[in-house]
Amino acid sequence: MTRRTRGTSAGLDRARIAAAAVALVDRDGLDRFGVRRLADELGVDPMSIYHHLKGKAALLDAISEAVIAEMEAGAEEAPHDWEQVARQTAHNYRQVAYRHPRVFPLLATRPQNSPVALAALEHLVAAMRQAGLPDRVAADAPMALFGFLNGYLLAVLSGGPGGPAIDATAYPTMAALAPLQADFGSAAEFDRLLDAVLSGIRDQAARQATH
Amino acid sequence: MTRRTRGTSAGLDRARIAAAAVALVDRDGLDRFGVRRLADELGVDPMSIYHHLKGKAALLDAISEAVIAEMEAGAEEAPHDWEQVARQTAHNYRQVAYRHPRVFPLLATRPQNSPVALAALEHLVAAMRQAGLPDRVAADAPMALFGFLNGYLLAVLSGGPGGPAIDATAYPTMAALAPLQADFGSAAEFDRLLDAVLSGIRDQAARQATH
DNA sequence: CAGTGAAATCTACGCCGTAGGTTTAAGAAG
DNA sequence: CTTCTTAAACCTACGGCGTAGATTTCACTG
Repeated sequence: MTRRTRGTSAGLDRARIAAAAVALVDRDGLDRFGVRRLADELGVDPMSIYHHLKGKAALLDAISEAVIAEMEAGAEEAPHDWEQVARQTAHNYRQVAYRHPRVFPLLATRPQNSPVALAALEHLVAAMRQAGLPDRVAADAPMALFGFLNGYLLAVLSGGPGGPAIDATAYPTMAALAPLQADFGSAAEFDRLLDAVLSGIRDQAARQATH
Repeated sequence: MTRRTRGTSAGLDRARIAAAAVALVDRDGLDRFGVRRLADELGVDPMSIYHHLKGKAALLDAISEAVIAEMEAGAEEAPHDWEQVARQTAHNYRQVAYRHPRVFPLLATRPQNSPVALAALEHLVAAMRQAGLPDRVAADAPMALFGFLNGYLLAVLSGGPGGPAIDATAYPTMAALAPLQADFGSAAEFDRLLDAVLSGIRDQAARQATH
């Protein structure tokens, strides 16, 4: 199990590397992730990776893309109600996030240009348009929805249950409401907040339809 | 301008270090930020910094805290309408984000436990409660609002105008709506999306009040 | 004027990303 | 069957990083 010989194939390719990278980040976290550790995991020289992905940034893109691609599996086909589409997409996204909590900051931080991501957006926006929502609203909705999803999931996944219990005398209202945050990160909380965002979008549609 | 002598004070303290760090990230970006570069900037040995902030993580916390603290300046006093409070807070937050676009990922990524951040939340939640909103809604609102703010601003600030114009044949609806995204990142867009989120919260309040 | 403690520097270690060069094996051309 | 080409992998080396630990110096305090 020492070293590989020089000219022999190690069976590396983008997909295999990305999969190993995702597993590594899942296990050790983003901070500890690096080209050398990944190479170790693959039983390969660090520089070999550079023949398939040039640079660490490309590696991070590949990780993000691979994780996003997992959404495809759970994608139901052709429900025409735009709210159903939005809810479905949101839940798929949340599930992926919970499956890879330590990868998620990458998703929220880096622009998503992969086909899978764009297809999801296209699907959502198409459903909204077909439902007769104003173009302005359909155009805005993805930013509103994924803005919320990214920010919320970031907070839930990175924050854990939260820091050191809030100071009741300095922040009385927050302290009083603390018990209500017992379900922090739960599916129920997610559904409530998602409902709020979606009804906000519905509202905009109603308001802009009258003019 | 060579080296300092060993025992003499360099006038370092948390605040001075944090200020220099913010300036450095503003200038060079998060990737290029590091203890050694910061020390150079301060005309000081790298290890000197460790007497005031132990470790790079603490340094990043200090940066985040210092930037958040800028919100205080713009905080208007005691408007009692919760929506005004929410809007005011959101706009202050946005302005800070635009003033320090390269720092912002830190704000969105790290838990905010600083007094300034907690005070802003307390202020908002108190206004909602005083307006008679259900506790459930008041407790949920910060997550909904700041989730959206973090995710949206992250996308706007990191993404720039966006990648390489979308493929019109693969994603026809997105392409059709592209012209409407001309104001990407504008104050107008921000106001529209913020309106949506706030009316979503209002909606939840109405729905839960009737029970 | 000795003693103490804090603030700063110095040294050194192990790790990182990656540029550039070298080796090998496999497939194409003759 | 030989030679050429090429791609995949490895090796070496460099500069930079975060930080543990030891050391120096100054400002106070008694």
